[in-house]
Amino acid sequence: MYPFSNIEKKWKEKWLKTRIYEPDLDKAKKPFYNLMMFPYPSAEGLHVGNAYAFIGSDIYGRYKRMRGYDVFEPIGLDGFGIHSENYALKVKKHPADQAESSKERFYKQLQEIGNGFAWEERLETYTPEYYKWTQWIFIQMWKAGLVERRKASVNWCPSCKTVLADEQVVGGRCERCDSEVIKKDLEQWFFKITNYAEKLLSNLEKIDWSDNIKIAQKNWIGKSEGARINFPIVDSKENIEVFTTRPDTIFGATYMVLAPEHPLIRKLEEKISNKKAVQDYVLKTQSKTENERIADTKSKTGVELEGVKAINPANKKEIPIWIADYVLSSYGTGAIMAVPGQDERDWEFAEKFKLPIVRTVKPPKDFKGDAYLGDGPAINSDFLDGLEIEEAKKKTIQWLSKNGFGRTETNYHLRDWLISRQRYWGPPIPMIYCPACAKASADKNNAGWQPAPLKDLPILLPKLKDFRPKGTGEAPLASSPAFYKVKCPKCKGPARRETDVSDTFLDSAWYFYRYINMDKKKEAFNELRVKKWLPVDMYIGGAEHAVLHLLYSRFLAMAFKDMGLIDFEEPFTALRSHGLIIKEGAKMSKSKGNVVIPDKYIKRFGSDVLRMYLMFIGPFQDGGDWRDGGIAGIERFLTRVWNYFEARAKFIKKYPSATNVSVIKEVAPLFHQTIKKVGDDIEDLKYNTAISQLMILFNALEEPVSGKNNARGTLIKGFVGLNKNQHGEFLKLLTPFAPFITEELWEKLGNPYSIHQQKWPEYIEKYLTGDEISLIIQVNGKLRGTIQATRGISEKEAIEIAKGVDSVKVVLGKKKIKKTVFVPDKLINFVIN
RNA sequence: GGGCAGGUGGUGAAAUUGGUAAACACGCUAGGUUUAGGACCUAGUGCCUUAAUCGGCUUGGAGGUUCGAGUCCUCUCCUGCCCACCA
Repeated sequence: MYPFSNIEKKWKEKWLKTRIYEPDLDKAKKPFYNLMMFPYPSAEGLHVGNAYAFIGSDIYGRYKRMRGYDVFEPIGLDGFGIHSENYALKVKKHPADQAESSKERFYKQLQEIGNGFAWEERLETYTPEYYKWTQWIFIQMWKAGLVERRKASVNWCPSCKTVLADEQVVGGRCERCDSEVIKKDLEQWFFKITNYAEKLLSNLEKIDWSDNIKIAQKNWIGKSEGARINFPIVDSKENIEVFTTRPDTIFGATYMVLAPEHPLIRKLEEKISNKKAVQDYVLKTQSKTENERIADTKSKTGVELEGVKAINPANKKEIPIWIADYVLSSYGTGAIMAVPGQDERDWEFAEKFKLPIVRTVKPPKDFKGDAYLGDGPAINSDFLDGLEIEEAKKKTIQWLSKNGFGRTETNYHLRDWLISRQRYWGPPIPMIYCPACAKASADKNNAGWQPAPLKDLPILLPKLKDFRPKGTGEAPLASSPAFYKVKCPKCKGPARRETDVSDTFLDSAWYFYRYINMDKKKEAFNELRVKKWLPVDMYIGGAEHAVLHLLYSRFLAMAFKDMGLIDFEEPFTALRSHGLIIKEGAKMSKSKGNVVIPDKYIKRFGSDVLRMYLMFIGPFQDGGDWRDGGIAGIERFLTRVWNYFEARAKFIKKYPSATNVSVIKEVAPLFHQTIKKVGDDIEDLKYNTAISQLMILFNALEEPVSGKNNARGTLIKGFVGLNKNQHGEFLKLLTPFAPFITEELWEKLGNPYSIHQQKWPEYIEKYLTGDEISLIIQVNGKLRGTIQATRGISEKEAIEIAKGVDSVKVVLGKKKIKKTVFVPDKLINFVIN
């Protein structure tokens, strides 16, 4: 064990004092924005999962700094939002007070892990200086026409007592508290992210992101191309509009289905003869949670709207209209043409309710299933008969548009971002509602609403005593007249301030613009700074944000670009997701009580050991399994490094003239290979193999002088292998991983402060390979021996030597060699019988 | 049901364009050493067989391509994560 505790304390202080991690934001020559997803400050503090992500990101940043970049690596807290508020509720503290103590704890822990943070630019999203600009952004979005207030069927979490965005409902449950989410019809604020659906999708091809994240976004955006088709209703002016990706199957549409929430149901009320049954069904589905609906997937339910019929425009047949909850009001038009022959769900429904089934695609002879989804020629389809699906689609759409029944349409799974929350701990939405102006307005949506005047920002969040969610659909701020009673900015009449707050994900969708502008009090972000530093060069974070934070940030950037605020569309040039740290095979969770807190490990082993252990577990992008036992290996390694270099430093002091030991042959290639491999591996975030390579090099050079050791922990090591410079180079290669111990040893060797500002070692191509190679000898592809040879040995020579090797001779015997495969400097393979 | 990762020793894991499978560590075994510790040093450690060598087998399973397959192809089984009645 080496005296890590003194060392780490000493350098932490010196780094802060000498500001080596604070680039000049205005004058930096080679800016490199190295960003990591900032944490939600929960009260338990940082756990190893957070530490893992931050350390992995920091290693990359430290490497880039040594590569000559002005690396900016900021940190902050995403402290607004339901997560922090729920915790405050649990411990019965005011969120503002809780935020203060969480902040203290988090920053303290974050200082411990040895990252090169630019502390001077840290930010917390809940400070008025920050959310002033979050509100400002809301208003800019409003002005750009990207904000809408409208009534919709939305996700409601009964436990958090607020609405949630689609992205925050995970498996029908609230992302924060895991309660089952229900649907409610409420008037809410939306950001129109769907305006950018196509760009969000197509830009994915332009950015250097982890594939898993790109694919997740692609699936979430969920583009599907098809047609919108009108089905007229008999004796009515109304139509049923449907969206389908299979217009070619229209001749098989034997009935229609509306979602229970579909507005047509009310419009057709007069004609419906079984009104009571219909009403009952609608009520029943509304009381179901999302999960109950999903659980019922296998048993379809529904009611026919008796007394009304639709007309299939293709064959003019009258077909029944049903309502069923397997059709979702939120996708497409909330209505479908049911084609049981080609859709499994429709098949099931048709079977259950004895509805006619017509196949319109001919299944193969051996097909045994129900609905047939595969390819094949059209049948029972009049003018489409015989056509393959793609052709039939085209022709159908042509026919539909010619006759005024439909057109092509593209649909997206992506919904608008529901941004309002009926909670307390967030930035008040800076909008004002004036009833008088509403009356005068002709708009359907947004009537009477206007933004708060910019000079009033920030709209301060008052420190309410009772901040609990009310559950009435109103936010806690609605019980504070002092807050909501305002004058209309337009007509000066009595008006009401919005009392909902905005979603936490709005706070985090733009924080990286603010880090580089913390000194700018009069603007959210400064044009020149943004030009210099953005987009972010490398962003590292968890994959769980694939469709949340990362999608919202991209959306905001696109909106900013269109507003002329910035000149790029994609905020993160490169993005990598890191893996998850699990504990002995299981996911860490509070309920299992297996959450690993880094503090005690730092105390016992130092943060260099913790850093390296975490990175050594496995590939950074895969995560790994935390086992206490594994730390020992790293602890031993760093202790040996310490002993070796300390002895080395003493030796230099004693024999100053003996410092230029020449490079020993065997180590030279290994040394240069290590420089190459460590650099390449860091670029690829394969920290585990970079570390193992450093161990290999160190093991090779840590040879005792006399060949004998004195049997004690502190061996007098020989200094073979590396010359004076190369000793320092080894420390440089190690320093991104273990910044403290290397800084100390660097100093001990008599080098100038700081190792973190040194140039990364360069390898020399010609030294990468040694002269000696080992040539593999195979017989029929099986290893039968190896020989040492000089690089570049000829085939002829190699064959000769190989044939002479005993173990090869035995196998070859007197058999005839049919063929010889020779791979230069690698292997020779004799093929016999 | 769909998508994405994966499946290699007792454990975490390595393995360029197909070319010595198991690097680097942990653990274990034996020996050494000591100021008896949460230590250190040396040697060994995939499996079977053997006193040891020799030999044989081995990357979830079954086939295939190839001089040669963990790596490529086909089928199949299993695990994890994400999405999910998306028309």
